[in-house]
Amino acid sequence: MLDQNALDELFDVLARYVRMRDRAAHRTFRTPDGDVESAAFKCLFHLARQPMRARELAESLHAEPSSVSRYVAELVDLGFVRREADPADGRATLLVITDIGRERVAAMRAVRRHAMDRAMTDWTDDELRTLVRLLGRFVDAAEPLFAPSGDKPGSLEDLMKGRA
Amino acid sequence: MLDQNALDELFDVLARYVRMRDRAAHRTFRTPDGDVESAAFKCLFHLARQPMRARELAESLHAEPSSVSRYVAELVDLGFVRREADPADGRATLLVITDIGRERVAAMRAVRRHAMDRAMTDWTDDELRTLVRLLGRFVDAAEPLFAPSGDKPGSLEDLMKGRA
DNA sequence: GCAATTGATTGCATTCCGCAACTAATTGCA
DNA sequence: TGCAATTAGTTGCGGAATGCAATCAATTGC
Repeated sequence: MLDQNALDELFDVLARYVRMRDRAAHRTFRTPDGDVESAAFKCLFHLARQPMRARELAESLHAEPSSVSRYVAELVDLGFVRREADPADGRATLLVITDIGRERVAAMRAVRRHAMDRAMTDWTDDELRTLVRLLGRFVDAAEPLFAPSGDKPGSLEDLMKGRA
Repeated sequence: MLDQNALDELFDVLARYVRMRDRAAHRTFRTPDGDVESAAFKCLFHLARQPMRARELAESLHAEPSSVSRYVAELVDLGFVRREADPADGRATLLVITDIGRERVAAMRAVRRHAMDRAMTDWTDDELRTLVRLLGRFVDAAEPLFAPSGDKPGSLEDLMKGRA
């Protein structure tokens, strides 16, 4: 049995992060004077890793294909993503990030790196890597719990509904 | 200069968490068959710590007073929160969590504890506490960056807009 | 005692997004 | 070969969340 208070705290601090991030998104990404980041930009980080089809992208985003369809339309309009025929399946299209899409990802990362690097002057690389490793493990563990329950018992959804 | 790749990874894994959590919220907390958790429930965790006024609650949530006003109205309707006169200021009302509000918080925590405890069987308390500590430090460091920039330079917002 | 301040609420508009219905292309099998 | 079943993707629709601006109400400070 894990330290239950620590678990509570973990969710509290995660909630704190989520909230402040959402808030920043609503402020920052709203005011348009050129190019502002909508929700669609999430896709770029995934597509920067490798080209994929819309459905795969939806899965890796934990999103509905319909949402992804809208994201992609926007990113294609902006020139950040290009549609290519999928040689393996005529129905499908491969989504490929363009050069300026890749530049945009790099720019977004640079902003974050720059800001965080200055805000985390008291951190060692070791601490940072430990955080990444542990948080990664946590998210991996939590992922199935948050997934649509289907038949599998034990999801948060089940627990919420008193089924388990 | 911190490990830049680790920073990128950190944001990636955070994005992963945010996304899966949002998705679960959109699914789970929607279908109503009695009591479903809307966004208003965030407040309960804060009010469980101590009574406060709406404006304070807004600040601790990083939210607009208008949103909080709506949250509170809902929670009062549900009987989870009670409005009390603030002895210090006649205009203000103190928001106080009720007994059933507190029960509800406990129930929500129990669900999470139960699910996570089973999903994290390979964790030691030490690892968990380290995660909580490091993530807490990270969020503390990130908080000012995500805040409305006002005049202070160096916020993410400024960086986004090319001002810094 | 009245203007300025402050706490809170409401109206409005926008974004996000899931679900369901639909189109188009492909595949599988009789 | 041809048609039903499958699969990729898109669009329509509605609901939830929430920021901003305007407003109301009570208080405080000359």
